[in-house]
Amino acid sequence: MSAIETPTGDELLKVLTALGNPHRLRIVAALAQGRNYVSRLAREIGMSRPLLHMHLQRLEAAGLVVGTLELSDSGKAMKFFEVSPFAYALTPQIVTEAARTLTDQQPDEKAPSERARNEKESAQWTSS
Amino acid sequence: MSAIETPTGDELLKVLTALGNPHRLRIVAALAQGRNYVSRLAREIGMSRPLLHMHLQRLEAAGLVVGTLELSDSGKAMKFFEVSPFAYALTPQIVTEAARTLTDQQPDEKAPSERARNEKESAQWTSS
DNA sequence: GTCACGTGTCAGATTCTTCTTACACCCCAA
DNA sequence: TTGGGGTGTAAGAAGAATCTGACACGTGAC
Repeated sequence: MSAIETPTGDELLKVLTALGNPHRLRIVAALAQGRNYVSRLAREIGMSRPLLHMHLQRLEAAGLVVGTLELSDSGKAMKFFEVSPFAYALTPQIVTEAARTLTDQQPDEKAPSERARNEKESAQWTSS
Repeated sequence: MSAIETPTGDELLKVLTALGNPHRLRIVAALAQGRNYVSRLAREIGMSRPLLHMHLQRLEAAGLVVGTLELSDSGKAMKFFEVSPFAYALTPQIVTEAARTLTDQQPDEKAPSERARNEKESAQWTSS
């Protein structure tokens, strides 16, 4: 078995810092229950909208959630977010692998090839 | 299969913040190659000893490394560190599970029952 | 004694993250 | 035109994390 490619050091680091925050864990958890738009989600989890906006940015930059700006039937622009089906494993080996490709400077943009990979990975991760 | 219990929210959060740092990723990677004592490790990865000390504290608090103070044959007290065989999975489901048990306040000490669990988990994680 | 090498810790500077507040824009309905 | 609800973002305060430099202690070898 095992078809999960080991992530890039920078990629893994971004995921870890993105998930290493109680608010963002809750946000991911909330979005895992179903897509939602920013203002509503902010009300539901009791957080100021600009703050939630910032956290969502971080999560999206790490490839953990995806946002799409949609026009509601009543003409309002609403930004919906949903979790992308990510799957990462954390073991000493994988950390060792990843640390090899760590570029001490922080990358600005994320390669847009990431989502496709996540889709494939998530299949075998239907954990109990 | 699957015997990996879902971690506590606080536990997972501690692991994520501990690993969410380039230096600490490298430290874990270095220790995965073999145990080492603080001063030597500091020289090898080019980091000031007090700083390394701090990072090791964080990693140990998260249960990712274990340190033991040993007396060398020449009488010097040396603190050896090694990685504990941790194994965590990161998926939306697991995050959702964990977020349920998040106690917004940060816990001070870690339950000492953690190591035993890690030992058992790591068996099935011989990845790639 | 002095030096080399190990341990630990503290104070303070610096930098990063987080959070609030306030602003600007858009569209529809009353 | 005013109000409600959506969007985004920027400035600055507050707090947390990071890092350096200096100190203190212990032991064995010269």
